[in-house]
Amino acid sequence: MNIADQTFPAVDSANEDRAQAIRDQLRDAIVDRRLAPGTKLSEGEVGTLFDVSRTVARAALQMLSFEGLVRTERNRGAFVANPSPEEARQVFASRRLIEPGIAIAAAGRMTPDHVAAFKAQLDEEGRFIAERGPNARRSEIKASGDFHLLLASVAGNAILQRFMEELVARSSLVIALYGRSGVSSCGHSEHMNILEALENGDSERASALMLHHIDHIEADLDLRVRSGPALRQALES
Amino acid sequence: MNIADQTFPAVDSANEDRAQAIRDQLRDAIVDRRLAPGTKLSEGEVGTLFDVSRTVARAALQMLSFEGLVRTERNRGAFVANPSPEEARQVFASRRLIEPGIAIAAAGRMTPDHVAAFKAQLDEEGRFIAERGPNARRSEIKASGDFHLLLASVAGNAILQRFMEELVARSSLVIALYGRSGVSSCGHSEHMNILEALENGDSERASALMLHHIDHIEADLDLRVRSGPALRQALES
DNA sequence: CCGGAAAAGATTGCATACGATTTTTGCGGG
DNA sequence: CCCGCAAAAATCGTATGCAATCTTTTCCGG
Repeated sequence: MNIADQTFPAVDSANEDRAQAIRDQLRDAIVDRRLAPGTKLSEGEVGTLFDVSRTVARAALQMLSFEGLVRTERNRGAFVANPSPEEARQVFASRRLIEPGIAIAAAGRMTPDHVAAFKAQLDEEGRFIAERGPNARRSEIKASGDFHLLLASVAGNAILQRFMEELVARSSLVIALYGRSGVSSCGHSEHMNILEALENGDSERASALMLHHIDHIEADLDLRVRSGPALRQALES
Repeated sequence: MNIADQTFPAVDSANEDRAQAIRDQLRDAIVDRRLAPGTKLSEGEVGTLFDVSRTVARAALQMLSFEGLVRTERNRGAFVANPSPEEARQVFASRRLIEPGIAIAAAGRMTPDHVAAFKAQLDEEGRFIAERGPNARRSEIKASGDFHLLLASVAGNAILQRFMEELVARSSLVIALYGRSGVSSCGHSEHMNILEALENGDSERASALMLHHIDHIEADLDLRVRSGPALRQALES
């Protein structure tokens, strides 16, 4: 896949930081798998696509590199990350450590507004699952991640929220790479159960459900090493 | 305090990324409190000091901004972060969530080499506590952070290790800002107890000790809002 | 026909230049 | 003496240029 095959909507909020807007667009494209892992993101190409100079494109790529979504090699360029099974395991180990605590914190801060936001989120999630087609599957992964991000925002800790943004993005990449099948419908019902626990203020239950949920997501991955990872990588880069 | 009052050692590893080297130097200076919170770090000044162009200095500042050690305002510049009490609480809440789990992971992976490294680390820590003077106190805070970083590296999860690097750096800043007195000597003995639990493979005990340790560190802070925070900031910036 | 070295091309690393925005300075009026 | 406003200085945001490095192509000897 070539980056030039895609068109990106124009950056609207010109007043704000343009590099950040480009970062967001690229991140969406990466977690949506519109940009395949290993795809080269050259500064010039990104700059041309978004109609900015290489300086700005470079800043956006640097941000993505911090988040682990892009891997940069000196004098070679930036590539969409291609997480190894080991990296994938570390991503989920981190989530197992952090998200149950986030669920506990969120359970103590739920307001009716939050509940409504969760309901809307879960509705959208259900709609994408009902749909069929490749686009729906991408939206499904994204919506599933958004549930976890919403939870992190309710928890009220900006630092943990940022950590979760990184972890969810990397998880989406991992799921797109190693995911097997439709765990997502199962995930949807788990999300609903978690919300129910949150509504009841049952932090213990929410935490336990979250832990199982993460386990289920990871259990659906096929993290066996591919036959020829070096070969495969050599071919696509 | 003016950044120009300080001299930085020349960047030695010229082969490696220069921006990263500058980032490291600045981070050390910030957590050591050689650069006071609120200090302006203009791109030009940083570039001149390290003998690089603004482009490179800007990249270094961008990295620090991601780590939360520097706050940048559009068209105004970069400033050493001045964490609010609320931010300080979030830093420690994050650590309470993450570090006990890291201790558990580390307990299962301790090798004799690791034990030796911890012993050396604790020796150095003790030496700084014995010394007196303002420099020793800075080194003490830094050494105390290094213990936690060593633990994170033993745990074997690169993602969590990076999170901890950020949290420890921000903690050092918070302690320098809001710390009251010599909790550190107390912290030293707690570090030794944690190491003992790690050596015995007693992950439960290590985890519990770590949680209490973090509580003690935070308990030593004076997080009441200062009388005139706006005024104070106005004066020093 | 194949392997390897050299040249051509592409891409990054970095410095510098210029317009835009903010902050400071200087001055005149109240 | 203080306040408001305009000009000057400082600083940032961004584009562009050049050298260094990497990749690809080409060409030649075996």
